[in-house]
Amino acid sequence: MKTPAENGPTPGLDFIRTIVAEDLEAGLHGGRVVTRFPPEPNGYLHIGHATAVCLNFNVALENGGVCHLRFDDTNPETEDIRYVRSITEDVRWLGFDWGEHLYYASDCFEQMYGFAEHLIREGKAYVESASEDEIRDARGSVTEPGSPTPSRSRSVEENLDLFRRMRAGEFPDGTHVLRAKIDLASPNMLLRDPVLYRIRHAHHYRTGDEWCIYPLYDWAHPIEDAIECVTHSICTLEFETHRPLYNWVVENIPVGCRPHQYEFARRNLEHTVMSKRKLLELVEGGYVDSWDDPRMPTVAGLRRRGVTPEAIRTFADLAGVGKTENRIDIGKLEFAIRDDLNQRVPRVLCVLRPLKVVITNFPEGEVEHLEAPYYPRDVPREGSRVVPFTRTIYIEREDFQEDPPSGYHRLAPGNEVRLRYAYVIRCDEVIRDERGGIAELRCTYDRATRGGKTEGRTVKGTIHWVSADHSVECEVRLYDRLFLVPDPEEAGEAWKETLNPESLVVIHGARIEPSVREDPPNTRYQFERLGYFWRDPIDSESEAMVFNRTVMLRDTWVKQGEAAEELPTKPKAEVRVERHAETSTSAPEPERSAALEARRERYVRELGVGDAEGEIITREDATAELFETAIATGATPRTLANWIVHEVPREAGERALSELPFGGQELGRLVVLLEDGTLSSSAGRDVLAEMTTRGGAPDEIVERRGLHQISDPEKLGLLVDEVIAQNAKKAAEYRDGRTGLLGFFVGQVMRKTGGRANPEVASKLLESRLR
RNA sequence: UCCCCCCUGGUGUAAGGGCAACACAGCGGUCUUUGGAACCGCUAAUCCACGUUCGAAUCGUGGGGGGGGAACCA
Repeated sequence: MKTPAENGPTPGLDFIRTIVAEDLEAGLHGGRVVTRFPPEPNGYLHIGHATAVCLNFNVALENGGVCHLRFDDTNPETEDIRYVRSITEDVRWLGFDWGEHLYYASDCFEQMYGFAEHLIREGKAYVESASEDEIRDARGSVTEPGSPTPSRSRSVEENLDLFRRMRAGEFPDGTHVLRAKIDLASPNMLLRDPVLYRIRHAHHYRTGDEWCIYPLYDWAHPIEDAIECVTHSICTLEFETHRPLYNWVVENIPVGCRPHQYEFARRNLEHTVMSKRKLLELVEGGYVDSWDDPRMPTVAGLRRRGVTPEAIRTFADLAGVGKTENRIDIGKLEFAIRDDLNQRVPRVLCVLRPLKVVITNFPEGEVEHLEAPYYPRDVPREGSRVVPFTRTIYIEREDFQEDPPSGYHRLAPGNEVRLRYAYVIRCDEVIRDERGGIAELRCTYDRATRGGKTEGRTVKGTIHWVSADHSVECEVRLYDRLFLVPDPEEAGEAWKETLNPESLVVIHGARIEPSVREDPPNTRYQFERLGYFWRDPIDSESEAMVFNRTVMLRDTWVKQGEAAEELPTKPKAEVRVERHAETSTSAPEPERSAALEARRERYVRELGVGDAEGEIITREDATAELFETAIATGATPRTLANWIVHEVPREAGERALSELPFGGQELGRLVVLLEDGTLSSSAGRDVLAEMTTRGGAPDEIVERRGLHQISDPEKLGLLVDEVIAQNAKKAAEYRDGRTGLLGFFVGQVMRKTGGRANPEVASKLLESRLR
């Protein structure tokens, strides 16, 4: 077991977990963490959903919180009870428990309606009577603001009356909608008076005919979260632009809880598709047999293929969480599956394409019972079964070659090979059929190698086999990746042409050792040298066994062959050569008032402010004012401008300058302290941080926290020696030429002094003493 | 065209001013009654430019590339 130190830095949390940890730290939400998995019951869950399920449940679990399962059933036209059943089953199968927290959006319809009336009374929503097309036209475009429709100016009373009559069913579909009154000129189109309710005289699978108006996602979802007191509402990236609307809703309705939405990039997988539409097309077009076809990336498909929930959860961990578009290597999923199965399933022997072998020196009619362990020595599990050995056996056709390539370890004329758990045999003769094909092999066995023992002799190859008389015929379905290419969507409309014609190869007449007849039907196996398999849960009768291949074994032998055929890959440099050399160096000048332009001129020409900085601080009056007030303190304009542009925004974050609790006076003073050597730039940032959060005068903060810079070479020298002594190994590396470590040492000195050391002096001292 | 988000080895994720890390894949080796597993080693990355800084993958500006957004879908 490695210690964390030997393992290097401990891996950091993903950005979602970081936010949750910070919120907990800050005591938000009363220390509670509540997440939710909110599927719409209009399709089957796939592996992308599965990673989202894992994320939501695990984030809650890791923080002592709970995760709700909530069906987002606000669209009666597409949703169905059978999907809630399959989704429920899938989430449970994945191993997650929502306890009592099973919810339906449709249970909140009454409350949502109430909040809508509240909005109307507040003058924040109105009934729109324009047609769908008219609404769209009036919404404007990305470059032009929208314009109000006549409905927008209706009175509260009229809106209330109309909305109640909408609910009462007085109007046909599409005649009216309820809209939020937000901002028709917003650059975010979603804020241009979004539709909250539409009329649909449709039967809902849960509420029946109780409602004829249904809420839209942007209205329903935040309310559901708020009602359930969800703290962290995790969704996918395409909802990023919805967040301001989400916030608007939770801030404008009278509920006690204030959830926040965070978006992550859905996990995509190589060699498959995930969209509901494409998956449906595969099923309906007969490209696969069903939603639970083992080639489908659906949870049901993976389950039927023999994948374990543990493997899927491991895969989710391996894939991680991020905000980048991604397509995860299918090898990662396969690794997770093998890694799980390797540790837990018994090995058995099965021959896919049998080749008859007669052991000529083994007596006819005799049966030898050999004991074979179920697990290899490196898997800490017990158990064995008996395999019968007879005069006639079958081996894999692939395991014999008349003219083997070099490095081939299996059977060939005159060669020896070990039969797993049995004997070493030698091939003496090849018997042909009429067409010249190989019909049968005549071999002799070495009685002394019983159980496969070969003392004093090396037999490189070991192959699997079954007794001809005792083995059981079975069907084996070899599943492979569904698409030939990693990203089928890249082919556009032709995506189905990239389907892998060999994604399913059915083998009839395979032969498996008899012991499996005694096993429970849901037993998973490794067929030695072939892969992991289990019986198809639907098509497998006890008489006619059907096995699905869950995943192949890693095969470094095949890979060697493939690698040889592989074309040399293009050097990466090629891609990089053609960079846009012609990018203009002068930044385009945004429009600004004549007054601001005059200031920019003066700052840059007369005060020595940098070009870029001068341009930035004259974009807005407030910034220029801050700058002017600050130079009055005697700070050097150039340095001051640098701090305003490069340091202040970092601390300020989302806040505007006017919201900060300090002004030019304080900022100027801070820069003066920096310039006269009182403060190191590192400590200066600390001071600025405090000024930003709490306000206060720089001098006072420096005094109180004792942040005066240490520039005295003697004092620093002592610290430098200490740091070198404490990091002797690194010092040696540095002296060996790893000079990049200088930053590390400076960092150590800075840390030791709480940022008070003069880094320039420290750096010089380090350089000379490390020489 | 306007707004928002993203860009670290082949892939996915860390490091969020101070040692570019982990996993998968790949390559080589040890071991092996599975050409499996395990173990050891190696290869391989911060989109570009300029700036701020003692020090930039990290902060700033600009550019490039990718994704999302104007449903009475979610």
